[in-house]
Amino acid sequence: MNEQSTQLRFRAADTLVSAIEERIRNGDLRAGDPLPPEREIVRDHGVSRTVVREALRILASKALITARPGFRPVVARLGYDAALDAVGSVAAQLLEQPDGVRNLFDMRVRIEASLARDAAKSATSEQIEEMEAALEANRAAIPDTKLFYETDIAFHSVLHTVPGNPMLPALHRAFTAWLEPNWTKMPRLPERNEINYQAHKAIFDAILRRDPDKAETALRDHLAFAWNQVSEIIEGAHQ
Amino acid sequence: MNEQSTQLRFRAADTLVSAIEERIRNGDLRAGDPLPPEREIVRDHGVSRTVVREALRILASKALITARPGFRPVVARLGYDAALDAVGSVAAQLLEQPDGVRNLFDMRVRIEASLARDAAKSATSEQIEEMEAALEANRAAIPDTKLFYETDIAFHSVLHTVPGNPMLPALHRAFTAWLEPNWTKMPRLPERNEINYQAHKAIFDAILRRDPDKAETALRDHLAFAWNQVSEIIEGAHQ
DNA sequence: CTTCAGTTTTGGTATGACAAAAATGGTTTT
DNA sequence: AAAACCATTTTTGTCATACCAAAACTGAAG
Repeated sequence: MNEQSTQLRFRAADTLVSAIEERIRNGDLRAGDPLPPEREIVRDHGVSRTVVREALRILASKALITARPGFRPVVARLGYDAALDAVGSVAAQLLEQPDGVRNLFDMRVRIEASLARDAAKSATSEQIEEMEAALEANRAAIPDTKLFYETDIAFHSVLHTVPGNPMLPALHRAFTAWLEPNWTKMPRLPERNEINYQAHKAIFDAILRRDPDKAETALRDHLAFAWNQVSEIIEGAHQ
Repeated sequence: MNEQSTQLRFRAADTLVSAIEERIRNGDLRAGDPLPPEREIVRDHGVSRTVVREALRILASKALITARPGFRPVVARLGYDAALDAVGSVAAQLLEQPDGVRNLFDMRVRIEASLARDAAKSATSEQIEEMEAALEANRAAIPDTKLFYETDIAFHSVLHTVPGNPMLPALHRAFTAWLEPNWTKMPRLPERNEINYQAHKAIFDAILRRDPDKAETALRDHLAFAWNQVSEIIEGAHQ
């Protein structure tokens, strides 16, 4: 019963990972199901618990299972948010590279520019109402810096719902989470809030007027302005 | 020396992961360096080897270290490609969700549309020459289906180099890798290659003429056409 | 039916062991 | 002296066993 065929080409944990991945993919284990106890996996696969635990850690960091310490791991309901969460730590490293933040921000601008276009072209009246509400909330929050930040994000997030691609809201959440440390370093005064609100309003107006070019331009200007403010702060991020 | 403070809020492996992440981030461990032997980590952190091994597996699947079986793990040179590699397995799962491929393709269209715009607005003459060369290679490959696929990708990849954001080429490689299984299922005949080449040419011409709108439109048309072909195939992807 | 104490299970960790491969260092050969 | 070779020491991959504490389960009591 003791194989002990150590040190071959593959790691036992990796093959176990594949086995469990397969069981998840073919529906043998469905989202929400708890995995079998570690000792049972040990019996079923003829490996040691060490190997099982390593496999579980790998599956967890792949976001295929969620494993709270002390609890039975469960098959994760794999959504775009969970996926992006799993990437979080890698993203954090990347952002510390030279120009990491700038590059990520550039990606964000590209996405949102296309969203502004889309919104101007094809937002439903319902979506436009949502945007209007978000905009109004944003206006009301001008004096309250913290609240303004939140309504700011909320306004942008409405844009991400327009095309109906669920990746977009998830990506937006991820972007804001990753960029948040840099953003909050920025001094945010009511005057600046006013400027940003006006920018939001300009974007909204262009969308309302169904002018894609104007919408995109307004959004790019808005983000460029924001970037200028943030980039000054980031200069201090050299070791 | 035996702590055995089992079952608290944290997993020892996770805190070890953080500790090593920190040593990597602050430069104590630099890219290419081998990690200390497991036993040394055991001594230094006062944990068991079980914990150390779990931590190493986690770090590996986060792409912070590369760990070939049997060899000492080394600190990974973290680039955008490696990062996206780490996401690969998660992405694969996501693509199996309903509309996963469509959603990812939509993201790609958004990015590339903005790239076509950028290229038309600000591609250097050198970059335009590169595009022209890629286009010519693409034309020459029309009869050779396999080669056409490669030159097709190469043409698009030139677009991704224009803004100078290193995330873009990496993302393009990731996209093509993720979408490749679906793409290659498509029957690719020389006639279709001809159509696609003409589409590439239209994009290039618009860029040459410095017409961002036309460039974006041409690119969107091109990708929409490609999507139509692929989407028929994907219908069969129900269980 | 709910509540709560008692029991069993299970996860988290430690320790010790061993085979096989890798790293090391010295020695011989070219 | 450089290259090839071999013996020794590390080191990794894996297994087995053990223990604690928290979770899950069980059944009696209210």
